[in-house]
Amino acid sequence: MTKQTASAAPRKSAASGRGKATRGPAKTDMGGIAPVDGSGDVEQRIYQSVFDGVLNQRLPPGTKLPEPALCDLFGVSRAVVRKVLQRLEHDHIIELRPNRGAVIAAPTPEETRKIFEARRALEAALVELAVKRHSGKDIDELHALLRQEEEAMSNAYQPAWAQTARNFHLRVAALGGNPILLGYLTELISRCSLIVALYEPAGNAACEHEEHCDIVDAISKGDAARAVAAMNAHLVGLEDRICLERPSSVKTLAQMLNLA
Amino acid sequence: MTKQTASAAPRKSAASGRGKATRGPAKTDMGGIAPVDGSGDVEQRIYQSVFDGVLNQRLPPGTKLPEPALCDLFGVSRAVVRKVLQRLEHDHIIELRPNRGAVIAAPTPEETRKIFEARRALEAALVELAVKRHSGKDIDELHALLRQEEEAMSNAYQPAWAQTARNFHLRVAALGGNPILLGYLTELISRCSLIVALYEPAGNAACEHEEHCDIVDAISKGDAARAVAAMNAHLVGLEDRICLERPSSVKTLAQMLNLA
DNA sequence: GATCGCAAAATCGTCGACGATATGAAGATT
DNA sequence: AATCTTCATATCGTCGACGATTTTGCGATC
Repeated sequence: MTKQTASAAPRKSAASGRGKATRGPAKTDMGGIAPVDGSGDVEQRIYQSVFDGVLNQRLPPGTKLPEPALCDLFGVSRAVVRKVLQRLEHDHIIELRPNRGAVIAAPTPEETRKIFEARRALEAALVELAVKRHSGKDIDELHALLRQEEEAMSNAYQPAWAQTARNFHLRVAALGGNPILLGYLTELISRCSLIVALYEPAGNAACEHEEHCDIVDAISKGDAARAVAAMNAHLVGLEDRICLERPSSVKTLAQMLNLA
Repeated sequence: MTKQTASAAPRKSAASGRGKATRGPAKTDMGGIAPVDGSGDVEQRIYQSVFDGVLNQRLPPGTKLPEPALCDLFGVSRAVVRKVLQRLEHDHIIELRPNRGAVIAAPTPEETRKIFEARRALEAALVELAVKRHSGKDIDELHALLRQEEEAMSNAYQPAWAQTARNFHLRVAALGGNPILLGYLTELISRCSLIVALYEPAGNAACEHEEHCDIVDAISKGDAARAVAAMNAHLVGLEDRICLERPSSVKTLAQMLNLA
């Protein structure tokens, strides 16, 4: 339950002003926002709530996120809500249309292909660095993550499994030792998760897990070429599974209705 | 009241409220801000002014950018200034310390190495895509850019030359046909330019130009391996030149004084 | 003379309010 | 009856103001 927002350090604020926390309940739609726990700073809470709502498909693309509603939900002024929305827009989780409000982003198939292409390029570069720089302890930690995956697989609760899969990729990328590339990849993985949540999970967890094991094996043996190939094959497989499952389902129709 | 609403792309705003544009002059330091031309929307103007100030070394790292001063300079409220500052922070041009204001970013040597490493990874991937996807017309345009470089080289005005060099890299990257990777690279090239401006230009324009020509030649011949190698060699050379020229000069001392 | 503590100034974070724009509905017209 | 116009509502963009935090200048003390 750590913060997965790529920026680790400088995201603080001061919480001054008189705190009028409680207001009336939300009057609009968007019943998919869960204000989660009241701990931590508010900005991160809002961001995480929207993010989780998208991942759990409670906030389908095109859903409007009016500023007053978020203000009422979280008991803050529009200034802070607006700041969070700007950050969500930068991370391509929402789209901010001038004078027309924020909506959950709806990646087109074209965008999806570009996102996966970019992700392949980044993960290939990072796994190559990982092969060069990993230590024995790192491999042990990766094996621990793989065991976590098996455990989450038996649960069959998709969001939990997706979380462990994300963790695996991010951990492998972290071995590359380049925070900048890691940050970009974090962003891309978030967008991919959003897309996966969009086009239905389907849960090919078993075969994904196998491919993860292949990648770790190649890394541990220092075989850079095989590691890169395994990662590429894994990502291509993931993209193919997604695109073929739902080329243009009812959800896409709903998107068009909302966007018209 | 037809306020000019020449909406070009996503970065628009509405310019409402009564416009009290003129105030007193700046009272603080930062004499390096040039409000540039009064055309276009204000946000982009502020962003570009700070960016240009950094590239031209009028705003050395550690320079404070107080919000009230920017408000007076550009005749806008703190809300819009604050928005721009958030964007500048995201692009790693400034650092936003909570409750302590914004300062020009000061990349450490370690960060610099990571930035160049990331840039090599991205440009290698993009040039490989460019080899696959370029057309004959693209090569002609690249040759036109190379001619522009020669012209700028004779001028010996560093910022102009750096601009053409940036254009060249961005154009090559654009041939890759992936807007996401292109966006990341744009960010990295900005940070590199900032670093180059920091550690002194020195102007090895001639040998950079030669390397650019090599890259175009490899692309035009469809030799992916050589194109990637040429790009890598070019970037390694650029980094080496920078790091060796100024390992730790007076500027770094001034940074430490400002940061202490 | 240097150091510590206190007060004043500067600056930042947040808030509510006002005008402007887009959205949606009701009414008039063809 | 369908369409266009007009108006009311919802929502956004910007602004000035207030409280909180940090920084700084000054004076008392050792």
